[in-house]
Amino acid sequence: MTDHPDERLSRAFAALSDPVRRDIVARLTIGDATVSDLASPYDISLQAVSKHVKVLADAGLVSQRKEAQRRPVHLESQALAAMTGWIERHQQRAEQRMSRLEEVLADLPSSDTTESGADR
Amino acid sequence: MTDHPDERLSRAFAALSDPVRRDIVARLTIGDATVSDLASPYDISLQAVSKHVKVLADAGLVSQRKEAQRRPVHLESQALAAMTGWIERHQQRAEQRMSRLEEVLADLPSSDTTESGADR
DNA sequence: TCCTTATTCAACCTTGAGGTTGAATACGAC
DNA sequence: GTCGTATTCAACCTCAAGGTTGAATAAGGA
Repeated sequence: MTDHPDERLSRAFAALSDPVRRDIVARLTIGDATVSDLASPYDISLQAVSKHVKVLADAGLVSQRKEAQRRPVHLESQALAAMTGWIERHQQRAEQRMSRLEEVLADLPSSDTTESGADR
Repeated sequence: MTDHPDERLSRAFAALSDPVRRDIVARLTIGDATVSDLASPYDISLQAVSKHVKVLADAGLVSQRKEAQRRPVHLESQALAAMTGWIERHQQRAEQRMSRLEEVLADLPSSDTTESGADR
């Protein structure tokens, strides 16, 4: 499924943008669960939940092994790590920049402190 | 805009599920930028980029101040923190559980190690 | 005042996401 | 083999997402 790294990230974020899927992920932190297990709390059809699981699987966030007719779903926590990786890299960059900026501003002879398209 | 915390998270994840918007976020870690600045690298229309910025803003990931006719966009890095917060909480939970499980398995008289809907 | 620049609003098109229902499939139990 | 259980496949519906173009708005500059 075209595991272009960028697309994988896109799918991972998209996967967690749905509250039901976030809920499923939360549920899976307690332990593996079958599709029917996962479906029971919701008012939606089993097929809908099956689709949700597929979305999570395509994003690499969960895996499914087969066990008789059941397909227990397992949370792949290292995929979550990849997401925090991306976010934290950028967050850090932004914050480093801000602190550098504050340093500079502190040394300034207090004129007008408007900063915008100043760079570029 | 109904700042229900769950919806906010949903919007934040949805926002970062688009590669163009992730790109914009990356660009903003370097410094604030106007909509036209942000649009220049892309082949899509200015209006499309304006929409992307709006999506990011509705998710709380960026803010826009007004400055003459310009609307410089600023990255709100603490919103990124909220996302990592959610992910890391669940990641941690899953990993703690796994390590507890390994402990238990280590103490076991090595029978079949199939684990599934065992809980519940 | 009139023009130019920067951005947004509005209407529209196309595609994909999330839901439904009704088969099809896969496997264990009898 | 046949039945029941667990899950997926397929076709379909509806609505929102991301894109387009063409006006409208806002504010500085001549």
